[in-house]
Amino acid sequence: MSKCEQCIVREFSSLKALNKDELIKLSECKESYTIKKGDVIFEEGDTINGIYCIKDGICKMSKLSANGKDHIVKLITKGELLGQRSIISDEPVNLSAVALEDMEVCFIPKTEIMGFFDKNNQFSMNVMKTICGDLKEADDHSVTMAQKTVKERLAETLLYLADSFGKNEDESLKVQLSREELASMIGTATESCIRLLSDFNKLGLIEIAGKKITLKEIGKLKKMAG
Amino acid sequence: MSKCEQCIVREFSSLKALNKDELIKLSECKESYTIKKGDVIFEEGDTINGIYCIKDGICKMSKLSANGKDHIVKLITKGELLGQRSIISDEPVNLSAVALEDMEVCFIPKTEIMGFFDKNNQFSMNVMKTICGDLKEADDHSVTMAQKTVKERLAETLLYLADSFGKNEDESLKVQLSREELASMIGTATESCIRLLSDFNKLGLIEIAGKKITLKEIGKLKKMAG
DNA sequence: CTTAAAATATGACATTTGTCATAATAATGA
DNA sequence: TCATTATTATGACAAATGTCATATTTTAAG
Repeated sequence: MSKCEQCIVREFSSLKALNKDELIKLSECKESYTIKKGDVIFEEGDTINGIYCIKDGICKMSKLSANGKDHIVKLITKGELLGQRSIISDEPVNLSAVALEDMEVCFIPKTEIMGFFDKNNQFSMNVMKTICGDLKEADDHSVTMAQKTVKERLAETLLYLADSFGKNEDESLKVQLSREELASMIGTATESCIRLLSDFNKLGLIEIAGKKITLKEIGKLKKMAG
Repeated sequence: MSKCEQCIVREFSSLKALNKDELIKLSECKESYTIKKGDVIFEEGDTINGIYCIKDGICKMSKLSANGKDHIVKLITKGELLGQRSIISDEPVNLSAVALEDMEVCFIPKTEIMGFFDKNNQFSMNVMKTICGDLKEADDHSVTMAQKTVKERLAETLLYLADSFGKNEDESLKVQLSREELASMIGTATESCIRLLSDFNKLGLIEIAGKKITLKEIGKLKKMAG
């Protein structure tokens, strides 16, 4: 059983407010998991009994829309917590979480989290701030979806992927999404997404090599994203 | 100075967790305002030093998108609190609030709110739940914007207006939005919105009399909303 | 009441985006 | 390796949506 004290998640998440005793208790009750690429962590509508700490890897958070298509609402990566909203609202999760690459996660039971809320005000405050940040992002995201064209949304999304998840040694984007997944992030048909990527490529804004995408003209992409 | 104890906002908001002493203190430090239709409560980017309790009226929460158009993210009405996110995140507000009709609001200073967070766990928990609810709604909203057609979004929005803000004696929607405002809620051009309303009218789904809109076929509208 | 301004409505057309078909390429497993 | 399947790519066309022009109606101001 690994200790929570040096865990990367603690450093970057609301859990940084926990004191030594709380961390020891946490180490004892948490469970570590390895999740393979493509595995489902939980699905929209599931009742979860705790939260997941992402130690490593990236997963997509998606929601089935009325027309049967999956829409990727956001991506979550190491250092973040999963399932907080569901636990606090005492409701099933409203998004599905699926691993985009192999992941290391820990599961913390709900009872433990609720105990922290009761006894550690700073922890509560941290969680609140995190969720407020998520809310702001979500509102901004709505506006983007409602007002921008598909082309603008694609440019914006590529920049987001580079900013938030970084690049490989060869400068290509670290997160590798299928064209279908990328389309489902920007809310368009897969074919439209492919066509626009191809256009961007011809314009020299990006470089495509199979699933590898490299951003070549950040400035122009930013201008294009509006 | 009116008492907070019997106020409608207390009944429906996070403030219901406050005890008698806290309410008395609140009554003493809050300020009441009347806001006229069209008045700005605060604007995107403003720093606010407290939260607003909506005692009566409706306001729109909007955000300027990159193309210069205003996008209405949501509507807020009596019983709700305004500005919580900004206060908790300790950031400027990210949405503008403008009255759609005459309003009665109270302003509670930030220091007071922060005190409640420190001393009243139930209050913190209530606020957290509210924000979690907002977050879920915002995520759902993104999916709607990204995946649904303008027609579906219009139908959905009309139903939302009826559900959330009710009807007048003559069955018409209580919230009266201009076509431009309605368009900016569903994320489309004003002309497109007008055309679709006109189509819905011809199909007998709704009835239009100037700004008054009456939903005639709820079932069909629901089917249309997807 | 009259007039100017704003809001609503509609037509014509351009542009964007989606859909279906099909081809080319890459990934996978026997 | 080869065959099978999934993914990516592209063309052709249809449908949805935006834009601009202009008419009509409503609202507000004098």
